[in-house]
Amino acid sequence: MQRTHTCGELNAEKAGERVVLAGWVHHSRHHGGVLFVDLRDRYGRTQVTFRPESKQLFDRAEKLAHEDVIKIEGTVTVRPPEALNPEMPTGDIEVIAETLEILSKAKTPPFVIEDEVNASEETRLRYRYLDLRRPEMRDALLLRSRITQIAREYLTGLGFVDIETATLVRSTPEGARDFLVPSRKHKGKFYALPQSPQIYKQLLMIAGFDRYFQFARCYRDEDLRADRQLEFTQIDIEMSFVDEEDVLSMSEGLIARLIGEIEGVVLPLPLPRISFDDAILRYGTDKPDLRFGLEIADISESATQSGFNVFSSAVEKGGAVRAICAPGGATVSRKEIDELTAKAQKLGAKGLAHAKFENGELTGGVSKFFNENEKNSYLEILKPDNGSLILFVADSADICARVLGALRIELAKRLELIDETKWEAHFIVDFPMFERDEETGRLVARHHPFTQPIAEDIPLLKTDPMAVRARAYDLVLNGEEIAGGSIRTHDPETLRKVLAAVDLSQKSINEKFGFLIEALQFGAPPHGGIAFGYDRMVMLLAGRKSIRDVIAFPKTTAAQSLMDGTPNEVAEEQLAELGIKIIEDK
RNA sequence: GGGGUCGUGGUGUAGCCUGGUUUAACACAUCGGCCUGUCAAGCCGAAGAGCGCGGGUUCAAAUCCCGUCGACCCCGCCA
Repeated sequence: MQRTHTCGELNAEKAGERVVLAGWVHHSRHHGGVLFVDLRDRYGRTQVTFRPESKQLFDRAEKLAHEDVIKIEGTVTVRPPEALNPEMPTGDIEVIAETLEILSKAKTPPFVIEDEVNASEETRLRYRYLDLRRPEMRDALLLRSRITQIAREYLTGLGFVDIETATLVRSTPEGARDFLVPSRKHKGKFYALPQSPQIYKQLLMIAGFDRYFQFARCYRDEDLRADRQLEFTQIDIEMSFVDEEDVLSMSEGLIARLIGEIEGVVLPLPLPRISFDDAILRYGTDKPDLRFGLEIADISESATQSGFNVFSSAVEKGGAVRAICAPGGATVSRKEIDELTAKAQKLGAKGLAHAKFENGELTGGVSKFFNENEKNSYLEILKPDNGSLILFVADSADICARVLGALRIELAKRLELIDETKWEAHFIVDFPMFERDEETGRLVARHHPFTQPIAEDIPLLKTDPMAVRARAYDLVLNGEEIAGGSIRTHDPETLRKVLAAVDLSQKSINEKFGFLIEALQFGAPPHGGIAFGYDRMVMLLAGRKSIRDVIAFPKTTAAQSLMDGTPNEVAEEQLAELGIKIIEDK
């Protein structure tokens, strides 16, 4: 080894030892007669001191610049009492340098390697390898590695087998856009990168592996967000001879273990379960953040006789009137209410009604339209505290949910109702099996078509598919969906029925999923599983706002890598070999 | 596909709304000098951008308008 110690491990106990350290020049402080260099590596920082006794050594040390990579040999020395630095783990000592070797000169970096971000994300992404030197970024990746290790230990401890599945797979029409990989040997044909190893893990159950997991890289060619990248990692898990209880208890055990070990917080188990319908009604979303209240209340019934036309007519048309009541919100200004209204309208509401509850009565906003009866009834349902702001949406049930769900989060942020130190996890269960694709009007599987419908709903597949519930579940942590899964259909006939319900002909079923249906006929155990959105989970545990911060080399929201210029054009010969011709945009 | 915020020395920002005394300011980094106990060292000094790119309006554009490119946030999309 070129070094005897890292830059994070020396302390007063090592005083007097001769050591060799190597690392990056973090800072240097020149005092004329004495020169301090903070040497940095991924373990920490150590102060290296150059003294003027050796003129030649000192002269060379003077020329060191930020981020030069050097190796020094020297003696660990306890610092003079007035020079101790209690802020640093190595602050009791310094290494008095005797030799200096410059292993690599560094150009002046485009930004200073400090925790305080003083560069735009654009610049940081352009020089990602420099950004990753920053302790904050380094720690995020170290944490990610630790979480991987804990999850692996947990799962292998429960008898799960780690199996890698193919990443050049068959393209299927369902779901997200596929990334395609052209085949050289079969011109005109393509592999797809997996959106998830879903079918493969089911085949592994049929193969008898019983308990499988994999840290699986998944690829979806869709638009990016703070919590979405083109490629991301799932902890993919599947189990045989299980029902919901087995999968959910394994899952909550994993998340509780992680939060326990990483955050030192005990997550009480079992986790609460909320039905999909209930979540939509009370929180306007299927991934509610329950670190705060602000529950949505349905006041449709009392609004039928409303003196406010907008309310009564919404209910008449088959819609709903719902409200949230924000304690302390009466201080919200006119301008802020206008902003909330704009947000509501962007999400599809025609408007946003409000009122305040002060000194025992509803005042302001639309309250003047309400008759006594409805006022009393609203107060009974909403039970507002003095000084509350009440926001009403009267529209279709869907829009009420979507708008109030968004406003609920917005209000919680504005009124600072979210306790950032809290960890709140729960399951959402009883999902509907299908939903309507709004563009095509087609029925599509909400989770995926391999999900088993609840047994008693199977007869409805033909008659009323929208009423069919699925044996699916999501795990929500602090308002982020971090895992989702289901009990799968292991009976080929039921799978055919589900596929038929999503408008697939027998011919295309055979063509696209024939191999799976065939496999199910060779003795398929009942099975189910779940997949954790690993990047999101790490993001939450690292306290970050974007998964880019926990991925070493992420893409921008325009799906590019600023560092290496991905994606890039390729040579004509490469295309020719693959039988591909580029059609230029007009 | 749509909406929004932003783009000014190497880096981060101010200036832009209300065009012209701005020779484009400040901080960090860089370079030079002083300094033997600092740790975001300090002090003195210097160099460094013509304002993402293209077009337009105007006597005059970093400032106003249009287009375009890029970063970020959101809606759609993400079984």
